Amino acid sequence: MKKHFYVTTPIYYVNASPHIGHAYTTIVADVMARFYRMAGYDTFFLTGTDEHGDKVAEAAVSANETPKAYADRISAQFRDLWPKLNITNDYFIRTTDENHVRTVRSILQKVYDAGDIYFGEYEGFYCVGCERFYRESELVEGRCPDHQTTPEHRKESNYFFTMSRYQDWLVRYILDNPDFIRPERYRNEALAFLREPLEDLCISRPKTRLTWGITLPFDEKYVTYVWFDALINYLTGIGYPGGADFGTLWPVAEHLIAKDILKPHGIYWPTMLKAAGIEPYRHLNVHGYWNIDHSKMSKSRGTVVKPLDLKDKYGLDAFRHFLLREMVFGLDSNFSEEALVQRINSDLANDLGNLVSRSLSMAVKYCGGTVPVPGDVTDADRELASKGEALYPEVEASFRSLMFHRSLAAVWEFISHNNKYIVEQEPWLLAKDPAQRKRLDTVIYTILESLRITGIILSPFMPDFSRELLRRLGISGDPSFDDIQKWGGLTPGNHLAQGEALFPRVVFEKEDEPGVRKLTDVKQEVTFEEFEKLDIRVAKVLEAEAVPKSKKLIKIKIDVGEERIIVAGIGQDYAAHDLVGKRIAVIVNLKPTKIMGVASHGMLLAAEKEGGGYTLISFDGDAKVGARVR
RNA sequence: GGCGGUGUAGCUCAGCUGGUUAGAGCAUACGGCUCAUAUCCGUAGUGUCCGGGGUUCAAGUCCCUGCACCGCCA
Repeated sequence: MKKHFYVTTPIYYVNASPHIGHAYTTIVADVMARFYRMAGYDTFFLTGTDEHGDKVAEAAVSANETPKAYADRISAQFRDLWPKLNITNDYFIRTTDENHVRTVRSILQKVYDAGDIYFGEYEGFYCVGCERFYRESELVEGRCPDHQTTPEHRKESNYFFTMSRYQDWLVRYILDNPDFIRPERYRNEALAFLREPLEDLCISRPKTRLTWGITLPFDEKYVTYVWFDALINYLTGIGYPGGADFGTLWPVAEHLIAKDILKPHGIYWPTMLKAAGIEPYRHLNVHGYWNIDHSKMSKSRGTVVKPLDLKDKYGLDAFRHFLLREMVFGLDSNFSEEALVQRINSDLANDLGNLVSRSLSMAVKYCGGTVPVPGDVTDADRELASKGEALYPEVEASFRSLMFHRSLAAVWEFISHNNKYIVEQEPWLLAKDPAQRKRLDTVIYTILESLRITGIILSPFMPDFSRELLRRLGISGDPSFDDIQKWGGLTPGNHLAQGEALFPRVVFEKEDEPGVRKLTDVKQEVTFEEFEKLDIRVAKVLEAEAVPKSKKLIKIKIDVGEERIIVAGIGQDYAAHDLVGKRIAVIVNLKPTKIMGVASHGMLLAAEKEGGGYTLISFDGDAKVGARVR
C-alpha cells in the first residue's frame, strides 16, 4: 500500500513582505516534504497567501491600488521567493483563487444548512477610526486607545458559528489523541484555553464595512471574515471535496504553524471541520519564534532579518542548516549573524566540508580518482559501517517527532566518526607502503561510502550540497533512503571529482551598519527598577542668586510641590535673575550635600551645549509643578 | 488582573515518565597528526541545575512559595 504525506504551511497574509519567520516555517515544511518523498511517500506540500480582509483593503488604498492588484503584487513576492530557497511546494494557493472561493462558499452553505451558523446581534463600542469594535475593558478611560476618541455604541448584526457546541467533543478528541497538537506544551495550552467556555465565533462582516472578502452564499449583504476563508485553504489545496487525492491526503494532513496562530488552528479549525462533517487533520505542529539578537523581531527597530539577505551572503544550504540545527522545534531560538557564522565554520567548514575535501583528495591521490574495490574488512571498518547503517533509522526517529536538531546532531556524530576513522587508519601512511595497497583501498572505500550515506541523508536539509557531493562521488539521479539501508552502495570504479571547497570558512566582522553611528561610552546597563529609584520632578524656579565668592554656583529656590533650596553650577551660562519663573527638571531624592557652605536639596538636570557650557533641561508647554519626569 | 512558559558549565542549549560521580556543541588550555578549508584526533576541566520550603530511601526532574524574564488573553 502506498504511503501518503501532506504538509502545509500557513497561508501568509499579504499585508507585509516575507521575513525569517515565514522562511523558517516554509523551509521546515520543505525539509519534511523532501524527507518523506525520499522515504517513498506520495507527498503533497501546500503553501500560499491569505488575501482578504481589512488590512489588505487598507494597504491597497494607501498604495493607491485595487485590493486585487495589491494582493497580486505581494502574493508574487512570496511565490517568487520560495524557489530561491529551494522550496518544493506542489501547489501555491491564493484565497482569491476562484476554486477557493467556491470551496469556501460550499462549506459555509453546508454548515449553514446543518444549523451551525446563525444570525445574531453584536453590540459594543465601535471606533470609526479603527473600523472595529472594542470591548469595554480595552478602552482607556472610555476612549479608543489608538485615536483617543470616544467610540460610538453600536449594534451590528452578523453571522456566528456555533463553536461552543463542539467544545466537549474537541476536548475529548485532544485527550484521546495525545499528539494531535504537538509538541506537548501547545497541546496543554490548547487544553488550558478549553477549560473556559468557548464563545461562538463571529464569521462575517457587513459589506457596508468590508467588501474585500468572499460573499456569504446565504446572504449577499455580508462577506465571510477570516476563519471560514483562510483555514479552508488546506482543503481547497488538495481538491476538496471531489479531488482524486483528497481522500488519501486529508487523513495524513500535517499543519505547520508558529505559536501565534495556535488558537485558530487548534481550536477553531477542528470545530469547523467537525461542523462541516470532515474528519480532523492528523497533526498540528507548532513551532516557536526566532528572536533576533535576543530581542523580539521588530520592524521599527529594523531587526527583521530578511532571509534572502543571508542566503545571498552565506549560501542557502548554510542558512537552511542553521535554521533546522539551531532551533529546537517548538521552542523559541535566537538568531544572530554571529551564531550563523559559528555554525558555518564549525559544522559545515571544519567538520563536513573539510571531511569531503580530505577524503576526495586522498582518493584522487592514492586511488587514481576512482572508487577503489574494497578488500577484507577489519573491526574498525565494520564499526563505521554499522554506524552508517544505523544512521537512517536514528535520523528518521528524531525526524518523526519533529526533533530536527537531533536528526542533524546524529548526522554530525557520524561525520565525526568518519573523521576519527581517518585519523586512526592513517591512509597517508598506508600509501607509503606498497604492501598495504589493498588495505588502503578498503580504507578509502569505507571513507567514501560513509560520505555517500552522509550526502543522501542530508539531501532534504541541504539539497544543493548533497547533489554536488553525490556528483563528486560519481552518483547521479534522485537519491532515496532505500539506498542507505545497507552498507556498500557505492559502486567501485565510479569516477570521482574534486572541486572547490563546498563550505569555505567565513570571517565574521561585527560590522556597524553603514551610516549608523553608535555610542561608545554607554554606562553600565540598569534595569527599569533601578531607573525608577531616581525621583525626577518638574520644578519652578522661585528665586535665584549667585553664591558669594563662587564662580559659577547659583543658589536656587524652587517649587517642586514643596519649596526647596538647590545649588547648581550654571552661573557661567545663566544669569540668576533670568532663571526665575523657568520650569526645570530636578532630582529630588539625591542625598543632600553642602556646596560652598550652602545645603543643596536636589540637583537640576542640564546638558552640555555645542561649543561648551550648559543648557537647562526644560519643558514644552506648562509642565505641572511637582510632576514626575520619566 | 487571568492563563501559560522560561530560569542548568564562559556562550547557545539538551536532559522523556524522579534513580549510578548532571550532559552536548561552541569557546578556552595542553598534547598528537599532516590527507585536508590553519582543518582533524585526543586530553582537561569548571556548574549553590534562579532563591526558600516540602514529599521521597532518592529531585535539575514532583508539590508549595518567592524572584526575574518572556508570551497569550482580558
